[in-house]
Amino acid sequence: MHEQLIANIRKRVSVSPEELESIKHFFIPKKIRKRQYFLNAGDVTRHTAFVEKGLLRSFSIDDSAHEHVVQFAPEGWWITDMCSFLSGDEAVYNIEALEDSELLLLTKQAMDEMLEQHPKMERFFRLLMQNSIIALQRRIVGTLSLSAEEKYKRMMHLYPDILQRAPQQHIASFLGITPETLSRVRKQVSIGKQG
Amino acid sequence: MHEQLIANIRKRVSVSPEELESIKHFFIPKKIRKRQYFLNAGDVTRHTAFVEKGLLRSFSIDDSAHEHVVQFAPEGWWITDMCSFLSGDEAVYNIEALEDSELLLLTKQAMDEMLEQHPKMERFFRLLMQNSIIALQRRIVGTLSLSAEEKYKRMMHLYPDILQRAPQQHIASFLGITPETLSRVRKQVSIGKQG
DNA sequence: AACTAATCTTGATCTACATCAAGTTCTTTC
DNA sequence: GAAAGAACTTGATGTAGATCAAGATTAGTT
Repeated sequence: MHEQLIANIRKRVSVSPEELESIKHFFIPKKIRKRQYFLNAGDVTRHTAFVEKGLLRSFSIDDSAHEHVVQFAPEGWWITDMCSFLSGDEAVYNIEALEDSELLLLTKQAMDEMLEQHPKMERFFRLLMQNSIIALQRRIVGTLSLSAEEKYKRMMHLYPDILQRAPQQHIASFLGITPETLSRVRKQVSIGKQG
Repeated sequence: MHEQLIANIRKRVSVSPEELESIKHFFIPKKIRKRQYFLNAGDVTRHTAFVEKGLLRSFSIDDSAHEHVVQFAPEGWWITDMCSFLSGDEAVYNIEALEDSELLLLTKQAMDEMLEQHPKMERFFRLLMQNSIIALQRRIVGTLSLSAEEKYKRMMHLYPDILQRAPQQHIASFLGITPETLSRVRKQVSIGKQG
């Protein structure tokens, strides 16, 4: 149940088997079925989730009732509404399971205790966040500078896996284009490949 | 010379005056004049910069030679090309001073030593990055969901200071619109106010 | 102070993508 | 396994904002 988590931690910091054993116990396993919501915008979440298995998405809904996918979280990724989790604010994002998923949940309190007992984990989370920032900055530039087709092609090589697993409407939303445009772009790209 | 830095650290973690004194010495003060580049895309940077005074911007240049402002950094903010700083990759962003500025530079090595000697700073940087992530996610959603006018108004209340200090072409680029559109939006908004 | 160059404004035109609409295919579910 | 409902495709039309172009301000330099 904790394989992905352990691999995820080991990738960034060196921890002894004993430490890992202790760290594991701060997490609460939870299964969530496809289409179930892990978080509804407006609620306050006490948890941050590590995805052991499955796929989730976080998204906001704007005034025109359009959805905007903020993040996809497949195995090995973390997902929450950070503002709500850290500050107890009302969440602005919804989080939905796109597949039957297995999560490892961390409450704010458990996280603080864990960081207290295992200072190495401060470093772990810092490194994790550094990578997020790099990816988010790139996404902003991509959103501002690429055409619909370029955005799609970029996703093809950055996240080929998610492209296979997530419904196209959500991929379109993640890329900042409509499902119709994505459909046309896909046709275009597939013709370009064979022709 | 370190007032902003000290305030910035104190805001997030509690540190003794002695610790602060030690921490200060990991930073190298540097002045940079308006229009000077702190970093050129393609170079590798050894430094991350804390802005004591002044204003900088980081930006990328796309294939059509358009600039895209990734970040503005006024007093109290940090700026670098993270990927280059952390991994020694070639920088993808340029960093330019928009005003005569005073920076406090941290090399990767100094940062690692500082984190070693002052584990509290791990926490400090983690908290700093959490805030960045929250802001970046919001910016992505804003970029995808708001009209040009809404983007401008949002900036008016999120960063009124930068709106005053940075040239409009760079603000337009930050918002993902052209300078012409920004000019029209500003006219529109100012008419709306009085009329 | 006058010259130069950058920045900002305004108008006319163009275009990538959104929107609307109607059909098709794939998924649930009972 | 048939019916209902999502999700995807395709075409026709609309539009926000880009691009192009030319003038008006503003700022920097000698």
